[in-house]
Amino acid sequence: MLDIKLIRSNPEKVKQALAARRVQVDIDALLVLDQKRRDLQAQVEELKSERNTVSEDIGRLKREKQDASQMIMQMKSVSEKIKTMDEQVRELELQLQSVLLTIPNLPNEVVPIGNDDADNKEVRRWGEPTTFGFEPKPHWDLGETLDILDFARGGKVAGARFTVYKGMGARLERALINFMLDLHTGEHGYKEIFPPFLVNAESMTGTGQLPKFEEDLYKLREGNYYLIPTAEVPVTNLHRDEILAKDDLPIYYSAYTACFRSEAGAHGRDTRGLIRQHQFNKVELVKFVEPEGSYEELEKLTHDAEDVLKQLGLPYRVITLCTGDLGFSSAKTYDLEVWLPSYNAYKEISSCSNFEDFQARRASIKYRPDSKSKTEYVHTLNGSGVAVGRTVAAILENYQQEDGSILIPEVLRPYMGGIEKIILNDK
RNA sequence: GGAGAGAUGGCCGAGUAGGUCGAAGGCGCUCGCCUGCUAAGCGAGUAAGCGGUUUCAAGCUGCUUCGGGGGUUCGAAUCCCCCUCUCUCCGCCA
Repeated sequence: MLDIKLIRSNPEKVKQALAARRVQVDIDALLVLDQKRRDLQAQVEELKSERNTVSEDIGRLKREKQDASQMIMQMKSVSEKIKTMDEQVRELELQLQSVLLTIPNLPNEVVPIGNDDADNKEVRRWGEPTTFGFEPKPHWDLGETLDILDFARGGKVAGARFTVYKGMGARLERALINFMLDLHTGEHGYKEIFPPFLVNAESMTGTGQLPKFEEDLYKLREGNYYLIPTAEVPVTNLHRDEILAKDDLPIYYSAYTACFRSEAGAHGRDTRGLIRQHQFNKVELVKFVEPEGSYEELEKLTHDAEDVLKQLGLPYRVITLCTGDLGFSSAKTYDLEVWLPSYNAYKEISSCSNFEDFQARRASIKYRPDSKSKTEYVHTLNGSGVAVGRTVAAILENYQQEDGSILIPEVLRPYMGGIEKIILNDK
């Protein structure tokens, strides 16, 4: 959420930043609403002030056994007036709030201006696209041939965009989760979190999924619960409505969760294989930091995610998203894209963002910079560290051998019972 | 699912025959004093949100907030209703 005070004091800057994002927001109408609300609030508060002082007088008179009926009569009508005005103020506040909640974050000024993903800028590459001395196969073929991925039965048991992992396929998925968590907790300083996979509407609002993107979410019929689309939601909301101690910062969390996405609007895209599923696994990185260092923290977080791909020996590149491609809550985002031979292209496998105080303001996550000063919003960041299903796809495709077997990256072998490759008939 | 108890400031914890309670006391924290240093001791300060004033901040000031929502009342932490969560006991269950 944007600070209404910022919009008030600097409307032109806000308009420009939102225009760079290619979104339409009627800032002037918002300001009119804000002015109305403040005027009315000032009026009610004056009446309330009067009521407070007179009520005190009434109390005093009563204690002195004097007559106060005159004053009581008078205050009765004042109270009625207050009641109706309070309702009007609340109505205006709700209107204001509902608009504010649908305005995206302002891009940081370093973010390249652009319309869509074609305008994203490559930052760096690591490794070279894998070359083969034979015709490489896509992971969906490899997975089926090796009998480690079963798309047909995923479709039968659940539906389109669900996959069953079997044998060493299931083992590989589990190995990756453990490898990633061990790396982030053991070497990068994150604390492991295992959160609920279902959250309430307040949490979804706190990180920005609601109210605007409800159609992307699965909602349960009972009990106001949503399936999480990413661990970002439960983990960031861990500290919703809290004032953190300065000494607690920075906080680094890493969490494995399943993620659930309706993929509304993605019909026909990435229909084959593991790339776009309704349910997938992800290890997420979440940070709560002081505002001053948050962009350094974004660099570090991105490198922590990159480290996963480096250790797995998967070629990738880092791009910075342009203003038009930026996610709703983000001020700046790096995407990590892994080389996928079947796409003959780099494909997103991680997204690392600095939300600055956008989520913190929505979720009310604060800290006290020093013991004497007022509370301030923290900055929140997160990134995939990394998407597990897409990593499986990348390993299958980049590590495939001519005989159809899959070489296992060395760092993963301890997690795979010591085996070096996945071959057919593995149990 | 049934029965009962509870939810107060950064933390702990008083406060319910409605008024002087934004709230005793303690811990923690900050500043000062004391001290060779540390500890102890002494004194003072220390909630948040939204407005107004102010170039900004500080300061001053108004309003709101004692789990959330609604009601009664001139006036509610205190009374009434609904909801959520936590704890205890019973039942069921991975």
